[in-house]
Amino acid sequence: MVHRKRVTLRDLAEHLNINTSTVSRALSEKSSEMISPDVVKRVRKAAREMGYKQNAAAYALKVGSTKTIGMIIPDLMNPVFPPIIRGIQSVLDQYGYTAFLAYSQNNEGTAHTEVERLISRGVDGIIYAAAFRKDSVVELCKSQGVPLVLVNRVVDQGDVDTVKVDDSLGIKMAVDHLLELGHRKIGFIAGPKDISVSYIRLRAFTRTMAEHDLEVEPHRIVEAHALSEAAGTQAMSVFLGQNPDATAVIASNDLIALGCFTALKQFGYSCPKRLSIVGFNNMPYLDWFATPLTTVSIPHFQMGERAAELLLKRIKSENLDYNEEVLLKPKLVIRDSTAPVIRPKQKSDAT
Amino acid sequence: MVHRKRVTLRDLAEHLNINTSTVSRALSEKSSEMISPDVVKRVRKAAREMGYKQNAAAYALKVGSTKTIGMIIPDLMNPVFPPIIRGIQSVLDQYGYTAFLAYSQNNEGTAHTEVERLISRGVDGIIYAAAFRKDSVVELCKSQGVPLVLVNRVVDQGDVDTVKVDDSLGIKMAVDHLLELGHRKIGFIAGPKDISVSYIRLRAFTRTMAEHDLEVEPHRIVEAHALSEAAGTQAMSVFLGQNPDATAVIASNDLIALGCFTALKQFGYSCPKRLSIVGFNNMPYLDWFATPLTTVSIPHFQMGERAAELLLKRIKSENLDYNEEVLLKPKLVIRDSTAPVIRPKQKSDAT
DNA sequence: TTGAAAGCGCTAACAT
DNA sequence: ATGTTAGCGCTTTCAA
Repeated sequence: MVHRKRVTLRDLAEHLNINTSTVSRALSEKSSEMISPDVVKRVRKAAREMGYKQNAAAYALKVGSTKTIGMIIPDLMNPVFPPIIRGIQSVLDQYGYTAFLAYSQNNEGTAHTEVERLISRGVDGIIYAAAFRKDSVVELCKSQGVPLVLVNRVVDQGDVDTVKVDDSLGIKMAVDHLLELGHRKIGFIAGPKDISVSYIRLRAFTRTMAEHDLEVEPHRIVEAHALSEAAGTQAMSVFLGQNPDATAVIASNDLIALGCFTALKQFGYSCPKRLSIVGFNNMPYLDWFATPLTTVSIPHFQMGERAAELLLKRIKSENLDYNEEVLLKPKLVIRDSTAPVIRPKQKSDAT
Repeated sequence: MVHRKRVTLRDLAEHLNINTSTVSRALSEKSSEMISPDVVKRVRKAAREMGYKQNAAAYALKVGSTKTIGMIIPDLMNPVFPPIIRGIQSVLDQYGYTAFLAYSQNNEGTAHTEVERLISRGVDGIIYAAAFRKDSVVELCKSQGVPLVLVNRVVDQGDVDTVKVDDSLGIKMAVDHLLELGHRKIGFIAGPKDISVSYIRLRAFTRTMAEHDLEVEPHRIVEAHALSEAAGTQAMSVFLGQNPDATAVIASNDLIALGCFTALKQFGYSCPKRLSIVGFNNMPYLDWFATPLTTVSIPHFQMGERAAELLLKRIKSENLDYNEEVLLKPKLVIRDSTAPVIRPKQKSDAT
């Protein structure tokens, strides 16, 4: 009993001996009011029985809205993104919207291509979580008149809606925590500085240190070539080579922090005994780790929700003059990868 | 410079003083052959310059194919699914297909609703990873003539394309491993038995044990109410209460295995000293855990790839008579949660 | 090689 | 309250 053909409005209309427009109106929540209750009932019954499903393509072509949005993230494998996606979808669902998922692979060109595909698909808007500090996607969306919301990462230009976490505050919390534990020789394993979060976090690090009259010498900072575990290992090896005296490092994100552990092990050092490590993001399952990572927790799910809300708002009324920036607060989660500094016995402070 | 209106074929046609059909043909890879090279070049140039993007809705309405498929998984937060999704998308991308992502929440009703939404969206096919042993989604797709491929989980009916891992073999590997380590009093923390994988894995357990002339008494098996950490903890507590003598358990998946650890800790027992634990799935980051979990590894990414290939094949030629079942091989990954059984000193074997 | 025209399924003026 | 009709943007048959 395989229907090869989908049931259309006309099928229903012919079946009921009424006009397609009547059927259309009877089925629509809004305009069913202008149809006699009896007809509405009969139409809906027939629709159910015959298995009618609205043809989204026809609707989109007619009305101009696909009730569809696009999400672009760097990589699904990064555990940060699943909860963000869920957050987005949880509000989308409430409004009958559906989302396409695309990946930038942390590559601006790829992102650009994906946006073009999404636009061709007719998405009503785009949520983008992969902006470089300068990013052509913003231009593209603007020129095509497609509403855009940035989530988690931002661009240098100011005129775009954004939902992000207060990275600077997060880093400040991490630094303060380490300082309280007595650390002074603190390093920073940064992410690529063309990625906005990397840049912001690094700047927050030096600034916070400066506020405590602690100057950060250049060799205390090493830049990983990606926000990944492997890149973290590599960068941390370099760091340890040039910082035998460091007692703590802050990593630009958890994945890099994991890489730091690996490098530490290769050097035969232990954490937190020899060196404390702080991450960023609070990825899932950290509590289970051999050395549970102290990290800055950010409200992923909520970020997704807010981004979706913002986008939907923008889609409804596109001629809002001002852009919004939603700033969410991070939290420090203290686990076992940070400990009080162990001072070498009675070593003079003055060199 | 905000275009509120998208550039259409007609815009191009008018701009170039030719017919829309010529433009359409010039733009299409297939039919551009019948157009003079010169015109093709001019059309494509204009398209690029004016920012023309095909209207997917119009195309879909005309041609009947949206070049779109739907994926339905239980939950994005379960770390098993991201790699499967990536696998699917990696082959979809090559054929210009895009995927919608929907969730069943392990609830058949939800899955059913989502499938209806996807069908309304006009998807050319569906990949479904959430089948209960009996599942109305299969019927629904069949009745609507929508190609369907099941991934990872299966239904009792046989007439549907499926990509799955050889769960029975995986469990057999786990059992054999424990037997080699000297374990005999082995328990099984099953998942809900209306979920296909749970059922299959449990059956494989008792069968493998039987092959070794080991009878599994009923109290050795406890069923968790979900394939989740919390459910695992609960089930394992029950198990430990009624099996003080057990030396090993196999969990229906890794999440349940994690729950087992928690329960074990609550009882003041240690793993693997007092009790060995084996999981299933090899979720990410297990190597980092305090007690790295021995588990059955399955090729998630590859499963996704194969599922997508199968679906695309089915979409191309829907009247294939026979269904395919792709069976992938699992691998046992031995880590630290399993160890040789410690026999109580010189206790007589005979009771 | 190109043009003309129909029509995919739907909604929304505009009639009645 | 319901019917008529046009048209969204595209592909494709048929004609030239």
